[in-house]
Amino acid sequence: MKLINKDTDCAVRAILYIAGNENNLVSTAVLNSEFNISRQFLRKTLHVLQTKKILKSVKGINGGFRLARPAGKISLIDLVRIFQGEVNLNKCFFKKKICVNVKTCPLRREVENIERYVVSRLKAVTIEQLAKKH
Amino acid sequence: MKLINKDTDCAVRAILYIAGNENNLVSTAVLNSEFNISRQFLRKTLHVLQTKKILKSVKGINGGFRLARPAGKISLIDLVRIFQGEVNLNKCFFKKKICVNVKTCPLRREVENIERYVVSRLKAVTIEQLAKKH
DNA sequence: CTTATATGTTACTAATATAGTAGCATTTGT
DNA sequence: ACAAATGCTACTATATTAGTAACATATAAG
Ligand code: FES
Ligand code: FES
Repeated sequence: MKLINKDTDCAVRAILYIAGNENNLVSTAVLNSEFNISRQFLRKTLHVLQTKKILKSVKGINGGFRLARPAGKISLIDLVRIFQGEVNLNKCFFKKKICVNVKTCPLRREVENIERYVVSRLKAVTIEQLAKKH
Repeated sequence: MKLINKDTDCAVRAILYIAGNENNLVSTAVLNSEFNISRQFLRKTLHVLQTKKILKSVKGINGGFRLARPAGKISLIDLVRIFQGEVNLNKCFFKKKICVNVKTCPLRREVENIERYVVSRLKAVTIEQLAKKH
């Protein structure tokens, strides 16, 4: 069971690096030399981040990426939602109607409690904070 | 992102039903008529529960399953571990060495906090408690 | 003792999610 | 014109989860 998949993981680390180089554009080539992630994988991830307006990109030679908004305004929950979808730990309750009677499902309340906690924690952590702890 | 997969879900509901019929053996046929889960799927799930000593089985006509231990001694974490493996929300840290430097991984502490909470919650909830709330 | 009915066991297929790659188009500084 | 960067999309591969099938074995009932 994973909370963070590789897309999200890759995104966090790339964004942290970019946040630490505010004055320069950061290219996938640089990130590739920095982390042990293939260039293609980085490109895929960063491209998504750009379409989701987490990053801004500049094309052409000397191009690269920079943050589209302050590091304090990017939280883990944003990235998890982009790459892994909405946090629905209680997915089983609804998807394909596994449970006949959702209302009587005994697991439901418990799982929803856990879900609320996870989301609140992921919301609370921003890139800015992670950068400080780094 | 799911916390509970269908095996676990099926197990919880079956065990709850079995716990509510302490005096009788419960067969997959009965559970199948009770829940909207195929007989084959139930068999697979219950068989695992039997090998893991959560249930005891009796073969032959009029056979079926009963709890192998008190409902208060079966918690959600047991079932999650059986069907979904150990809770390692921070799996990404180690599996196939995604991170080059685990020690400097900024996500690690946050995810581990969340993981501890989830495990403690899953440990706290027993079948006995779920049965009461039912 | 035969039979119906239950689980034991294993192997298999199908569907879905995640991970990873490839290739061409477009932009831009030199 | 060219090199080097992203834009974009389609594709393959792998792992996980979901679901099915078939045969072996045990047991109570007639
Ligand atoms: S629907 Fe999954 S536990 Fe009820
Ligand atoms: S290894 Fe996954 S966040 Fe560092």
